Amino acid sequence: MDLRQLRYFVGVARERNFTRAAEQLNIAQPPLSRQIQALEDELGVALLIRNSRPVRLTEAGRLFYEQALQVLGRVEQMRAATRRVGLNQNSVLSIGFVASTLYGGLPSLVRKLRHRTPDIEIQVLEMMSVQQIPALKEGRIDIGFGRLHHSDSGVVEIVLREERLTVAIPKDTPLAQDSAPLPIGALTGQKLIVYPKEPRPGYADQVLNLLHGHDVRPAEVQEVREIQTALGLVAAETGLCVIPSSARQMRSDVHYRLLEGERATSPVILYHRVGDTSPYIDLVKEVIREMYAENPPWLSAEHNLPTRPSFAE
Amino acid sequence: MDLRQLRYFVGVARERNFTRAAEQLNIAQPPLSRQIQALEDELGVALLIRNSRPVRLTEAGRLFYEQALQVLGRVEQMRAATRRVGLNQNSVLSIGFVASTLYGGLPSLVRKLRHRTPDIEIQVLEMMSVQQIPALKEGRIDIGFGRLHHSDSGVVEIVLREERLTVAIPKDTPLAQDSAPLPIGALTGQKLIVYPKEPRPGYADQVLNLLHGHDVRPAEVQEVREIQTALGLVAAETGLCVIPSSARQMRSDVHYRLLEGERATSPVILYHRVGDTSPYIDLVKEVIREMYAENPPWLSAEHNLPTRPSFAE
DNA sequence: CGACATAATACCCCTTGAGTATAATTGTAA
DNA sequence: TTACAATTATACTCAAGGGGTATTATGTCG
Repeated sequence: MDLRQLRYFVGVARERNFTRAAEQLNIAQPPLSRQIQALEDELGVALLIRNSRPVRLTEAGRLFYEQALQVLGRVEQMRAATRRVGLNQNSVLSIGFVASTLYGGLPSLVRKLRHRTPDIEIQVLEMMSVQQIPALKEGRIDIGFGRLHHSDSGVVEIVLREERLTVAIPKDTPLAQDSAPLPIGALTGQKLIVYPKEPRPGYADQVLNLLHGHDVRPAEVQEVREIQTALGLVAAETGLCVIPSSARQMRSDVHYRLLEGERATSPVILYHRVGDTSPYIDLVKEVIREMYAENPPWLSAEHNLPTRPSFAE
Repeated sequence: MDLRQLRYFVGVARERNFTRAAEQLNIAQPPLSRQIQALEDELGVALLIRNSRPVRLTEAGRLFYEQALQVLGRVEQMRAATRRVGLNQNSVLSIGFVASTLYGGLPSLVRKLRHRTPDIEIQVLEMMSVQQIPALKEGRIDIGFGRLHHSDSGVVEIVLREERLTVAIPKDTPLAQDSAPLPIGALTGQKLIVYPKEPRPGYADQVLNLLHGHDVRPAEVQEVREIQTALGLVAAETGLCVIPSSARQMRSDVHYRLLEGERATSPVILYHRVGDTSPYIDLVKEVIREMYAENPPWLSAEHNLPTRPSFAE
């Protein structure tokens, strides 16, 4: 498959007519027909219904059309962004983040950064905490927002906040009768669902370690790939799940209770390379400091321990 | 630009070595060098620093590398999804939505649909309300979630809920002293920011019409492209902005007050083609009915009029 | 500085995309 | 139903360009 084939197919799908599409694409009609055939051959799927005038799209073709439009748009953006960066010699700030920070301050941070530094290109990449460390060292990202402590001497970590943990409980079960914080001990003998299954060690192990440290043994532990699935299983009464408090808003058909206990928190951590002299690292810290001073909703005392980033004193 | 060039570049960027990359790509080293040169020529930007061993990426190259990875991944997904749909003869449910529904029930709806119908492919496309009507008629989408009433006889509309409107007010201004609902009349003589600038008519006109209907004349109206910008300007004390209540959570550094008044609401509307016999239309309604019965947080009485979708009685 | 690793260049081949002419198919109107 | 207009597929040819081999140029490290 080839971008040319995508462009050709989009032309035909839009015009619903090979001849006119060929004119717009500045080629003759036969090569256009052949390219579309080649595309269909490669996919092993018919995209167009030709024994009909005007030509119609199959279900697969309809799907392929919308996606092709998106891919072509993406390629255009990529070309433009690369030109901008290359020609103006301005630089790129690449930020890795774990999904859960999307429910906290990340979107707002990125918006503020873009606003404050129109001269640099900001790129955000979703990746798990453990993947962020090698990504930083290889230069694939410059800043990371994750949830795991690490021990790599090449990467600095700064704990931004300690978010309290919450237990998701199926409605209409005994534990869901109360809304008060739940002692960790109450999880003994319960079925537990943890995520993510990969990569390990990850947030799942943080939770399991916390329980182990309190001598709590769940009856059964089921691992799933992502939080959505985990909460789905909770709703289906398959078990309980421990989540960062900010993830409460993801589902409303389960019951939530804060987890009560010494270290029943999950940190949000900023990573960057040691000795990274880029002024943007400081800018990021500066903006974070401002944001924390505004006391945003995701920093509510109810769902966070009263700590502040070390640089925000 | 060509997918092959992207694959080649990704190979080189990953290996940081032309020779090894060429081996992995199953071609000889010289053609690889040439393709990368062609790519750089077309972009007019150097992606690699060659007078260094191992080869390093330029800033532009670093950006291009991450984006190329994403594009290639996207293409792979597209190929797989198209094959699935084409070979299994199963169909595609294509859903258009306005951005604001992302803060309501849309993510949950899509998740539930995917779960309930693993046999169909669900595609979601962000598009403005007015674009959804032609998209429905052309078959580009099957279901739309928008905020505007329309008068096209080929498209059915079902009002799902009437969301109350909220005024975003700069902090530390007189109107921000109180948190009680604000009468529409209070907007007289205020500077107003509306969005989106395009396409018209749109949500901006809904707001302006509402004010006009109450004989309220703002001092000045500034149009911006999207809500993020609008709220940014509010925070910068440029004026006030009327938003659907669910959008409150987007920014915490402005003050919010509900708008009080007869028709101070914005509907969330489900569109579909008249006479669409697909069973999935009914399934969507069924799932929506269930979701509304669960009383999710975005349906709180505070931010919605006490209406229910006509099919959910 | 010299040996080695590695990228660029020169040159050739042949795959493959594009053009022209024409056949086949579909839709429509008499 | 048939004939015609519109439109897509096929056959054949040409040539651009992607890829291979041999060789040169450049950078790295002992």
